[in-house]
Amino acid sequence: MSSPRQRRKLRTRQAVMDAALAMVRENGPHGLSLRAVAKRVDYSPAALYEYFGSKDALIGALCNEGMQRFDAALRSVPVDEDNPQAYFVQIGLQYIAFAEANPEHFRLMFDRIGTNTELHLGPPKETEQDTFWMVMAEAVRLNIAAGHFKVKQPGEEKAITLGLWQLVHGMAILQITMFRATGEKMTDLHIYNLKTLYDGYVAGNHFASNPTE
Amino acid sequence: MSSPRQRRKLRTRQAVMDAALAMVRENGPHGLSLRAVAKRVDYSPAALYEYFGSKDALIGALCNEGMQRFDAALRSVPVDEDNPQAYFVQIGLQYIAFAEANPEHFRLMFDRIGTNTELHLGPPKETEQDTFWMVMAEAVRLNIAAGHFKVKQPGEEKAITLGLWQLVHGMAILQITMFRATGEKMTDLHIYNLKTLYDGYVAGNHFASNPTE
DNA sequence: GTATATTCTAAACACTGTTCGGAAATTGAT
DNA sequence: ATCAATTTCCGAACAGTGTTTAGAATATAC
Repeated sequence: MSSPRQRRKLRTRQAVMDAALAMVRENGPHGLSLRAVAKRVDYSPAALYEYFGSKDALIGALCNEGMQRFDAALRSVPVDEDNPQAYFVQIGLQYIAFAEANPEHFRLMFDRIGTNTELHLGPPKETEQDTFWMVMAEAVRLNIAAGHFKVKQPGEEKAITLGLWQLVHGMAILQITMFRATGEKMTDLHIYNLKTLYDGYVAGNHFASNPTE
Repeated sequence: MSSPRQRRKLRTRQAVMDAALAMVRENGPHGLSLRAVAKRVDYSPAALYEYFGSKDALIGALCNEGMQRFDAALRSVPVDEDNPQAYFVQIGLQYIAFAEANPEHFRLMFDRIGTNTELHLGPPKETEQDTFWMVMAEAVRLNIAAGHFKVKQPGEEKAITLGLWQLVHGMAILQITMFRATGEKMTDLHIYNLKTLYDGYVAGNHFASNPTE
């Protein structure tokens, strides 16, 4: 199996996805029209249904594509076992950089507009390797192993990873939705707040302490 | 001016907005149909154009409504000048609580799907009082005044406020998009990470320092 | 009571995603 | 090379969308 026919199918399938993504980039997620995509790749609207069962399925495919590239982007930053603090920061910066470089993919992935397809992303699936979550968890684990983070309870490692995720995700989203027009250089600020959160983990108070003090 | 006619107009206008919001809550942002909204309030589709210039304008009105309630929600937490740390955390929790309680409003406000109307939100407008940003800035300022945060450079106050915003926004968004199904209690984790970031600011290194160390 | 401004409707227009019947085109086997 | 079977594609149609327009109904003001 897997020959001339299937290769052509896979290629035009990719062409459809590329056209769709370009259309999202130009006209926003709202302006993604199957008919326009069809015209772009010289097909009849009905022909697309040979490659994607529905518009939502097409969007879902774009989400998965974005997710793969996202995971790869995070995996691409070299693990620096000798400097876990720098690795911690670099992972965060890479998260934000991907969002800035691929805002359409990023928003489709996390917004889930119109897609009811069961996206399997997020932290729960700890069995899956090489996901962006595992990369962040590794960054945390390195700092624990190096003695920089002193965890006292079993759940704390996951809590720290979650905190890192929440901060960089907020940075990424605000970056592409609010600060895109303003050409301000935000990287220094991101580094500042990433390091600050890092220092908080180094201090290491507060886990499972009483709320108001 | 401002009497029987205008009051009726304002009231049905609100009815339209309520119906629209309910429809977003039930069918998602994608499932907001003007015709369905019209049917819901016993009007013809064309009649809605007497109250909103377009669908985007209706969504924009919902955004503004959400923004007002959001600002009010943050302003409603009593400022605790004697315990700026608790205030810092409470503001963050309130931010998340609003997002969880009003996910439709929250997502419309920050997602901007389909709305090209110039939403005036975000931090830049520091002239405007009583916005959610000013509330967060006040929480930071109190900690500076109390001597908990030791700022060394003028821009640092804004950087801290931004960091708080990024963290709680990430928490809020991930909460309503990822952890809604899972009925896990996340509040303790939110408190933990908020306090951790807080400690980082107390430590107060890193501002305008060289990136990798 | 009549003129005026406001509010509402029905009908139409140009779109959208999707389905269906059938026509091309490609494949595999004789 | 011929023929049957599968895969691929298209035109047409259906139900739905936001929006516009002409005109009817209604409420206001004099």
